[in-house]
Amino acid sequence: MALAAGILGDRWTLLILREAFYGVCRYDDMREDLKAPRSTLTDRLNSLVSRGVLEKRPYQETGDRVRQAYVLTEAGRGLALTFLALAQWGEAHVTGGAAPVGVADRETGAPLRVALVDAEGVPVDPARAALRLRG
Amino acid sequence: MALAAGILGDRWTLLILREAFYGVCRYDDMREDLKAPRSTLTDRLNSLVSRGVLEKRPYQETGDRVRQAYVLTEAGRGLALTFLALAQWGEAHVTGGAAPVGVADRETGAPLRVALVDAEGVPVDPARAALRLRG
DNA sequence: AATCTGAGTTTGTATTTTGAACTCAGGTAG
DNA sequence: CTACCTGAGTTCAAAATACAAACTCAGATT
Repeated sequence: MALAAGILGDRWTLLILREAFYGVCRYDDMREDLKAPRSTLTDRLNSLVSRGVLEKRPYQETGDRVRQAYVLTEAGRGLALTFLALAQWGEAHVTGGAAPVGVADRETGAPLRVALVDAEGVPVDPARAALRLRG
Repeated sequence: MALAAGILGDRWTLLILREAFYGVCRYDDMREDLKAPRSTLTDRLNSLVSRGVLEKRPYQETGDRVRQAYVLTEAGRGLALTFLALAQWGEAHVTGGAAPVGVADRETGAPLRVALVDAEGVPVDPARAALRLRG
């Protein structure tokens, strides 16, 4: 987990990934949303690409030259649960008057939440969880 | 969620909280585990306390003076799901040869995992999730 | 030929981080 | 009483990072 912390433990990185989850994938769009300095944004994007969380994908809008889009890789999409859990926590405990967001099924609109479950999918109280070495 | 990112978006903060979840609560123990510089550790601990994620609690070992322990508050314990999701991701996608850890029920030892569930607790594919404004 | 745009790079300054040394309070040994 | 030890910090100068603003570059538009 220290490795994961090394990847995500950065102010901008978390925000960049949030953008990516929202579907923003262009440099200048991110820069405008986040108001991040260009050099820092470039640096963080490169580092996420080199870590395999984002990938650069060429795209072309008609009548324009080829550009690069930054999109989540399979590994990057795997962070969705972590982000949803974080968003859920933020909403429950930070409540800085920010827009209250919730997680919902994108098709049915049914409310969803992140939970700890056992092998059969039955929810379990998080207080019961412990990290275990496996072997 | 930007607020949450502001709290957690820091290399040391994530590691400090991991220590807290492991039950380490003394300044010098954290310092030794993390090899963090003293001034940085002091700064991050204070900031976590002021944000209500940790609290300072006085404790006394017999034949010694009173000292402060840093323990998770209710809000801090609420981050458990986020951390478990992150650990699960790290194990699945970072796999840097680090110790493979899993989440298990601390009493029964049964393996657990973090999952997205609907209102009835039925697991749902994370790809179906979308952040929604509520109101 | 001049201008615009997205996506960077460069650069010089401001802010943070770091490690090493110092402090302080209370406990223990001689 | 004096000297020394320990946990938990402060202080401080040096090194690393982040920042804003200006510059670059390639292809599209006027």
